Amino acid sequence: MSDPRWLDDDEQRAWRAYLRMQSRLTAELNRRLQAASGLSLADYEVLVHLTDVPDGRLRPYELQRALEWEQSRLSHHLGRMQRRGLVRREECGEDGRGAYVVLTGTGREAITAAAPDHVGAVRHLFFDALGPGESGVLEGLAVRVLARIDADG
Amino acid sequence: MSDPRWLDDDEQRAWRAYLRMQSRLTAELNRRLQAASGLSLADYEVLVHLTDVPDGRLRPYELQRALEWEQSRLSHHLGRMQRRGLVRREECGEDGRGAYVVLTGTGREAITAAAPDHVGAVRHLFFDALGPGESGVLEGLAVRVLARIDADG
DNA sequence: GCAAATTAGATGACACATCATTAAATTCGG
DNA sequence: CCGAATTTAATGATGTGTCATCTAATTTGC
Repeated sequence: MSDPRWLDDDEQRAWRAYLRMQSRLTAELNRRLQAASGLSLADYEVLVHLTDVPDGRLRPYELQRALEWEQSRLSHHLGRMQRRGLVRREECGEDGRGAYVVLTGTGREAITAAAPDHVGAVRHLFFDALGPGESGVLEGLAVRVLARIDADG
Repeated sequence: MSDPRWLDDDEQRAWRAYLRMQSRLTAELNRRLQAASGLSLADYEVLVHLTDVPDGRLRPYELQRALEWEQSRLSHHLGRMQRRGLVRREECGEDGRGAYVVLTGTGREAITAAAPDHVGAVRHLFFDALGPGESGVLEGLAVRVLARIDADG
């Protein structure tokens, strides 16, 4: 029998299809968001987390945990978003090392304007393609894969 | 009733889980591949397509269509891979504008050495987490999403 | 209370992706 | 044929992600 390490034809096709979907869907969502609002998907995720919280104010390390980003990626990205006026940095009284990232009015307007179309695109391109119960299957699958990565990585 | 443009709780959870799985799985596979072989996922995909073809020789535009990459991304990436000795460029007799990308011995050795572990990781982290029939569901889902992007983008 | 370890965050260098532009060869319409 | 449109490919500028490193403040152990 064949080496169990390799993928059979069904798995091969599923994996290829998944990879193609992933890259094309991400690219398409990013393209639309960018065109409609000038925000990237990365900007969007940062802004979502800031709007989820009272005062739109978070410590960078909290944002980092929430986003599961590299610390340095976040730091660079916040710098760029700050230059564009989407967020602002403030000193942190309680912890002299630390800082706060604060949503600006511009940032809040940008995400507020961008969100409906973006969510609409997610629905239109993704969820409208799913059959009944498939979103549950997908979630379960994702959760189990994440558990394996955590257990094993 | 609620605005059909927004996602309900199940969809919200599924989408978040999918995004997390996607980024973590890609990062983990890339990390392992890089550590084991010095290849990135991008290198790997290029090399896979070159090994799939007799002589390991393709026109850049063929590679581009197969990978669904931006033309300029491919061109830059091939330049870097060439500097590392994984591929080499040759002139194209039939078409004076064109070129060939050719797999080098080094490139073939690199992908040959890398493939078993990489496929093993895909199996271990991803397919081993799937229940029976789920790979079929996933493929169908991906194909339908791709169709929507094509129809609509 | 102080030295060592840890934590928060920024930064510079470098790999990578995208956009706009360019150049050259080929194809197409008349 | 011959000029216009298209195709193939490379390139430079710029935005983004990662790695290694650095600073400064806080916490921990004694």
